[in-house]
Amino acid sequence: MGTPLHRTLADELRARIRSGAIGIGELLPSEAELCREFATSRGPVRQAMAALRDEGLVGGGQGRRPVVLDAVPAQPFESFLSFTRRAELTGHVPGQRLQEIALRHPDATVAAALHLEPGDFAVQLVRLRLLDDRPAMLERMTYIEKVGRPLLDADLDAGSIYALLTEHGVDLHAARHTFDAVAADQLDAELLGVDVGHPLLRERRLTWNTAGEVLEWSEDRYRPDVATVTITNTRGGRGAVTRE
Amino acid sequence: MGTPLHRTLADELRARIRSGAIGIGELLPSEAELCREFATSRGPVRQAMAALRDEGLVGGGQGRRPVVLDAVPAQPFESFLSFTRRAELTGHVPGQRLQEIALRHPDATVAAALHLEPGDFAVQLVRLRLLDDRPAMLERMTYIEKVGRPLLDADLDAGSIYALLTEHGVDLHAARHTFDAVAADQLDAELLGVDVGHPLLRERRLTWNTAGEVLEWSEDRYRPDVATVTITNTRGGRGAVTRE
DNA sequence: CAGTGGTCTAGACCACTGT
DNA sequence: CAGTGGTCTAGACCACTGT
Repeated sequence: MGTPLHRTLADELRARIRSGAIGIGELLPSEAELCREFATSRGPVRQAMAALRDEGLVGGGQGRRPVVLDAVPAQPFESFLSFTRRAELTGHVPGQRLQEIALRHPDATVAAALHLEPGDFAVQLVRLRLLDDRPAMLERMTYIEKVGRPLLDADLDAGSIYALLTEHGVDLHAARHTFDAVAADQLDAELLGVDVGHPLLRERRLTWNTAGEVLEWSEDRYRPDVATVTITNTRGGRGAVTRE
Repeated sequence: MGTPLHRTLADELRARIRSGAIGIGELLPSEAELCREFATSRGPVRQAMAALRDEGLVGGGQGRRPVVLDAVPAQPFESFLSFTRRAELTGHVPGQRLQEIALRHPDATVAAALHLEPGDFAVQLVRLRLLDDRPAMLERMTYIEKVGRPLLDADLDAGSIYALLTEHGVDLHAARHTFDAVAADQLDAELLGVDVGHPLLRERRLTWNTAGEVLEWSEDRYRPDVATVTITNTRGGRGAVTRE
């Protein structure tokens, strides 16, 4: 069927907003006008408008014409998942040093988190992440085999795994992040350049696709004087996340 | 018109998921079945299901029956701000022991965060928060005077400050949360029941109103074996936060 | 008041999933 | 194959907004 009409409509309206053809504070066409302009019924028009409202581009409400609030859509999901992207957004230079990548049977805890059967393989890797050449975070990641396979051949010192997986068509749809604090272990201390026992911010993450299939389990440990996690949330909108 | 049908439907399905009537991993009724059960057309059913998918409660896709992914309800903003609300949502009993409340001139760092003029007063309080009667978090909060005044007369051992302020008509619109790890200081150690130097999860929070006026600065320290912070975000939806 | 978005009905065809 | 969700049409009534 090709591209759905509601997506075409949303793309067209986003383009008008981004190009400034409709400026911030100006009114968008009403739903009825859009129906006439694109010779369609209200369904696709409302679906497109809902997407723009969700992105925070458009405001308004019952009885009121929709107003352009902003020209740049938030990309909260991408920036939440990708260390590389967050660093770039905050003006820092990201870096990484792969410590290890392996295809193996993960231990019982990880296997349970990923809903693996006994005997299933997974791809596990340990990478040190840098900000402006300073050790900032140590990541221990596990991917289910079919997702992680391409990583075995990739140059993981080159860039973002999130970007790499997205290019491979992997559907990363949602993630649950749990934050707490831990004492640095021997490996943490060595690679992050702190004493054993030093407090570290720990983020454990479970990522799954649209169908609810778990794809990734990750444990990241941040050196708190170099990197923190910041979340901005509003009553109406979605959260946006950066790390500095 | 009262409550819209699609909202009633979403609430009903959320209740079935939360109560465990439909467990995690189990299938929800198909859209057609829901139409028959509630004697409605597909519009409201699809709208309700879209809300649940957006909240990350439900997965599935074209051709597949919808699956329950999670039982945690999504009240992102409220649950992000209120320890009390988060505890209730996760089935724990929240508690608190006020240590101190004062009207004073805050130190320079806090004054700067709140955009106070020299000589301005603020209301500061220190409270120990409990989960199921165990020390879980120590909060150090500072409110601008006009917001904090009502707290001086309130029973702060009774419940949620967030709820109390909301009842007073305070417009808590957005917040920025920064997470890192710190070593427990003398007061942390004493009240949370850990050794000095023990790793604690620290959350610093700045809250402002719709007009952009800063209302609150807070620093919370979590005992990591009792309480963690969990954030669930989806590509389409807003984040939802719980603490356990 | 006319115009607007919010909600809902009752259909239809399609691509995708699992058996 | 039957069942499923994704998409779309063409109507309708309502509450709300601004003039």
